[in-house]
Amino acid sequence: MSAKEQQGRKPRADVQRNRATLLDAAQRHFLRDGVGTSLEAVAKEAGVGPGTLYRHFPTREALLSAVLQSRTEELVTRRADIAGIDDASTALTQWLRAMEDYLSAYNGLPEPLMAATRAQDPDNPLTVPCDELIATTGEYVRAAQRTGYVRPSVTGYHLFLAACSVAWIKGTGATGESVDRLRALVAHGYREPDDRT
Amino acid sequence: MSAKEQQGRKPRADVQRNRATLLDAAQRHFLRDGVGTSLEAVAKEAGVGPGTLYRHFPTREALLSAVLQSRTEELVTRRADIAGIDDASTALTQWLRAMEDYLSAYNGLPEPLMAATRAQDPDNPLTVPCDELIATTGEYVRAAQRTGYVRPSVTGYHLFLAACSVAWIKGTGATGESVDRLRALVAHGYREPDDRT
DNA sequence: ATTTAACCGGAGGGTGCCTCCGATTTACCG
DNA sequence: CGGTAAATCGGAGGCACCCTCCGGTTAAAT
Repeated sequence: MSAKEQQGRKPRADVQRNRATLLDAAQRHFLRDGVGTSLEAVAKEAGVGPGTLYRHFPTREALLSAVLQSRTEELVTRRADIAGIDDASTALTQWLRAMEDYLSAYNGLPEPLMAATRAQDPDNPLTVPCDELIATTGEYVRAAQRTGYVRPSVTGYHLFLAACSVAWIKGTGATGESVDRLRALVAHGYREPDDRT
Repeated sequence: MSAKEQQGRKPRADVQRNRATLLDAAQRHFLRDGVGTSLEAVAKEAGVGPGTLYRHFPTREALLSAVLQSRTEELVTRRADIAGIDDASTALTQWLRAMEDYLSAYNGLPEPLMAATRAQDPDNPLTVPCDELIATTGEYVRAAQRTGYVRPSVTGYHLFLAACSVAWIKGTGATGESVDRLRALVAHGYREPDDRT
């Protein structure tokens, strides 16, 4: 009945070592070649066979989710920093920016996240972090709405989509100037109309 | 010196027939499976070998560009309809909506278009339609700016990016409601701030 | 040292991309 | 209408990647 039941046998040492090596190699490949990188290349660089990779991470999404976990925690940390800000509008803006950076970490990251969002597939390991991001965005949105900064009809999901859009555009190699402008466009859009800038 | 030089020999009949059959099969596959569909499957459905397909269309972009051509002309037609509208703001809105529909015709279409936009690769057959779309958008934008409807800093390229974003989001399977809202967000963004809605 | 369960890793089947080149078809010409 | 040559066809084949399966190996427990 305990949380761990009987764990029977101590887990083997090589399991954890291989897992860590794989995550490390995967992160490098995702950074360099985007989330569509060859998984066989990842396995080779980690010095294991393809079978080992697929046993540890049955799908590309599982591997991506595991690699993302550390970044997700980092994002939550940044969230704590933001929470200190009393101006709800600034807090929302900074959160959106932080989320956009998170979504731009690897080229092609928005696609699988959107796919996980679409179908509420509980087997997709990316559903959990997505829902967290959306829920957190919703908190910031509601806080900013209470101060009259954001239109009432806007939800966390909407701004999550907007952040995905901007991150996706960034990943396609558009100029930094035009990405800035698109972000500004969106920002003007969710604000209350009487807020001049 | 004439435009056609000497054409030497009349082009073979099977060439044009195969080309038409390939375009037809490709359009159906793009509609059903998106622009990433298997080109071998297209060739098989057209009843030709892979070699024939690749001789007619050396790259996926070439095939896509050829399939897109009819839709591009249709878009220009719609543009003529829009041109009759004297209200520049309505004209811009309708043009953006038409372009968004065009970009959503096949799943995954925005990616290769953005790739063609990024690097001004004259070999990429998608560069031409992209530049046309951007230039036309610019015309509508400038017209709307003269009536004070749109912020002066906005350009056709910016709104082309915005349309690509919305089309991409649409292709990921987000709910229609949220796509509508994202579009509204963008619309609120490019308008002059004193324009209340 | 032996047992045994878990894990490793590569061979292998499947799919898709793209490129050749021998066979075929078509237009041209006498 | 038949012959000729050029252009085209189409599939075989090399390459890369995905994913699975199973005999051999390793590490924990006794």
